[in-house]
Amino acid sequence: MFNQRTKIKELLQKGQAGETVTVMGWVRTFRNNQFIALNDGSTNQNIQVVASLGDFSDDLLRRLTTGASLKITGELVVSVGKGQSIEIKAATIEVLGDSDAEKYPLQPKKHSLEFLREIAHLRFRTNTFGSVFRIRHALAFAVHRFFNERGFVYLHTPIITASDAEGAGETFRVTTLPMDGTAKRTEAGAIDYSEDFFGKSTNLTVSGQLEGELGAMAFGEIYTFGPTFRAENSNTARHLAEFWMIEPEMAFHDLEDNMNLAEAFIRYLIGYVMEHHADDLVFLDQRLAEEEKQKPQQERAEMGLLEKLRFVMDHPFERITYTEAIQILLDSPAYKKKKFKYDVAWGIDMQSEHERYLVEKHFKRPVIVTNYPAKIKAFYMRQDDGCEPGRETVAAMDILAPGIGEIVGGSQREERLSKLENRMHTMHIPAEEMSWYLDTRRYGTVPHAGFGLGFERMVQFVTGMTNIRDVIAFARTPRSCEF
RNA sequence: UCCUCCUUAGCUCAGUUGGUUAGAGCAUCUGACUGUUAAUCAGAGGGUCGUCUGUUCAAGUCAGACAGGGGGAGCCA
Repeated sequence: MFNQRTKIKELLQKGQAGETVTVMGWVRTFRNNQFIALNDGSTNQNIQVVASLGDFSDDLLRRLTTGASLKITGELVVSVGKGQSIEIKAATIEVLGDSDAEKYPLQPKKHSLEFLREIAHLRFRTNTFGSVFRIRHALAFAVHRFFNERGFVYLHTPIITASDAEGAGETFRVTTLPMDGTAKRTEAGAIDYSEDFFGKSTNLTVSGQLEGELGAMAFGEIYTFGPTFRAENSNTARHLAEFWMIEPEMAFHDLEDNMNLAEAFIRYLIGYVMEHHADDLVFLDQRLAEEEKQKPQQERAEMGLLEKLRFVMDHPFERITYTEAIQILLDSPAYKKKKFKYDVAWGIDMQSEHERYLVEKHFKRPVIVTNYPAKIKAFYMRQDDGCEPGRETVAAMDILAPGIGEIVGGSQREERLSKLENRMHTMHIPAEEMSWYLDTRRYGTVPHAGFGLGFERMVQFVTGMTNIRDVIAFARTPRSCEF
């Protein structure tokens, strides 16, 4: 009966001296041949188990090594020592699994995040990754709660798709055709995908948005939350080849409704974690503060983690148009002193140095930039009416967060069939393959909007982890697919 | 993909103008101690210096290629 165990988190919150309890977990340290710091993953806090001198054999005590798993039964008592209020006086100790201390890679000492990345299968057992992944879980749960409270339908859009129409990036091909060059060819010499599993060329999804729109045209409000794949050769601390994305899509919403929802959503997620995982946030706040101390003064973040999260909770995001953003950059001391590597002019796709300037230097808070030039945005974004010729814009919005960059990208969608078809034509999007998408505009089209939020970037923002590989359990990046 | 830095013990790092037997802290092991908090004290074991090629009487040290990693950029979420 393993289920008789009490979780350590519960024990530390509600445990009363005098109770007999059973705990199970992994040894973090074993001090002085008497004191076991036991952790079961329910919290970063360990329970101290006292193996009183003489109560246990030397053979058993020798097996209480870092990383070993134990089942312990004993009485909860008020601690004589200073570090904890209660502890367990062990009556029985059973070693469930030994751990050779000479080989076990996690030592009772500080490890670098780079080293822990190499042993990602064991890093959950550290305080940092314990906190990060409990918070990741809480954020995922809060995503569903937020949308469920608002009547959104969770739509599972496909992982394997045939369309690459969005042009969101390079795709991973899905095929069962032989890779040895014997696949049948068409007369033109191209690989004949009619012979493939699905009878056509298919790939892993880069976005569930288009399918999401189909759902919104019936349920009103839907959201997707699933894995997304990009075969981009991106080697940065902000990109993964496999990541999770949340994409709500709402009928009867315009750009402003969209922004309001996105902002409320982000605040809700942060609030949920602050309420339910305060202890993990405090730990990560201290961890980040330690890390910041190692950096030169100039590179240090202006706010600590908790300070930043509280600030975001208390202050509305800044909202500016793309045109205003460009003007701010042109007027900035940085521009006048030629500090930017890339030039600024209306029509450019803003570089990360420009976005960082707006967010981290000028406004010092999250910024929503709207109404981008049509030329640099996707075909499905709604064309703004009454634009000056040559300055056509679309109802797009990006939310830029300090330290992360773009955390949300969204838009009001083009619901007018002829305008959408014209745009697809000029952008060379094959309308005939997208007939199913255009049907939503043919039959009962409505103004609608939606956005995508990169889940890992949100986890980064809330945990303060600077490398995206440290907020997903097993990162997939170019030339790296371990575990 | 580009720029840049790095790769020496299980981990984090020193290693002088190229020169004999490559060091430290932590971890591990052994012993001591026994209310400890990443315990403490004493001792011990542990390294083909990322790989290959070259320069040289001599390479951890110099050069090149490759591999892996960090930071930045591009692309983006």
